[in-house]
Amino acid sequence: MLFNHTAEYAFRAMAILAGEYDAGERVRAKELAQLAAIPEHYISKVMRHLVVAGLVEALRGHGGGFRLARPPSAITFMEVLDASDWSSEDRRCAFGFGACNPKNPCSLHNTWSQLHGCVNQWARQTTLAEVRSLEHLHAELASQAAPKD
Amino acid sequence: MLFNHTAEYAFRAMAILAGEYDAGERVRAKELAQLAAIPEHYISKVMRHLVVAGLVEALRGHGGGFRLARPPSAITFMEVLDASDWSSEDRRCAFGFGACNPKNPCSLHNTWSQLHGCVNQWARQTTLAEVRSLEHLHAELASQAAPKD
DNA sequence: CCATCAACAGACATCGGTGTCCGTTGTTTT
DNA sequence: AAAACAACGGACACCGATGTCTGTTGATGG
Repeated sequence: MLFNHTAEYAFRAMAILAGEYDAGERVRAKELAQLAAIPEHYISKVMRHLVVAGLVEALRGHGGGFRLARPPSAITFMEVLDASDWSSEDRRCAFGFGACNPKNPCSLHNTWSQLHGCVNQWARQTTLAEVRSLEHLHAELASQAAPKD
Repeated sequence: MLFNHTAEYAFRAMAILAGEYDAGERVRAKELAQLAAIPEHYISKVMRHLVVAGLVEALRGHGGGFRLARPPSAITFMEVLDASDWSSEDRRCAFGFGACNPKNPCSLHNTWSQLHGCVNQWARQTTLAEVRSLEHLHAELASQAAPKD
């Protein structure tokens, strides 16, 4: 529910790439699949969407791999969703009885709008900069044994 | 995305039943299927879940049909989700890299929590009382155009 | 008691998302 | 130029959610 597997994979892959962005390193598909827990033979399709959408740069051949096309702070979760899956179909009033639009709302339209607005706002405002790489997280936990929260 | 078909059907069916609640009328499956735009032969399964969960009362035989087991204001959307689909699987950190829990959060955990909290709050606070039946809506629109009664 | 109604229950078919496989294309190294 | 590398691209298999069909059970009316 909420997101399908493909979108989830995309988020995880982007999170890894965001962690590597400062180092400027490219990450190969096989490596990325392991780090992000994505089926090794499926990641190809996931990444393709992200590359076509212009969120990720791909380079073939020796030394090739994937890299964010922009700084993490310039990539919103909405863009990742758009790239991977969220078709316009998914944005319609999920409760719509047949034809449902703001001018002729169905009986669930208002309720739906509240939820949809909430999710939309989250997706638009959250960027990959919010993500902390596993490396950073582990390093932090290791260096300071006291949690903050 | 967000919700699957079964959950959507459940919401629509409950919306119809909520509109009929005051009248005390039972609605037959075939009728309900047409009103809520649910495949006629599939509605049986959808309703079964809602009946088992105790949200809907079913009566067989002549004059039978479905009816809300409680007033619309006493049924939250979360209950409908629980009844139809939302397994505990769906509540885990959707971005989780393998084992992910509050004590050992993944790099996407915080971000996920924000969205999850938002959706949870919506589902818990919204009840079927928020729903306006098509009848009421149509009646209102009609009365605005040509008031009578 | 019988006929009718309508929910119940499960077997089966279908479809789309997911996952696998393999050959192709483009890049780098030797 | 050849070989190694790694993303690209499509064909195909798989599986669970969805949808269909048919018979059964329980309730009501005559």
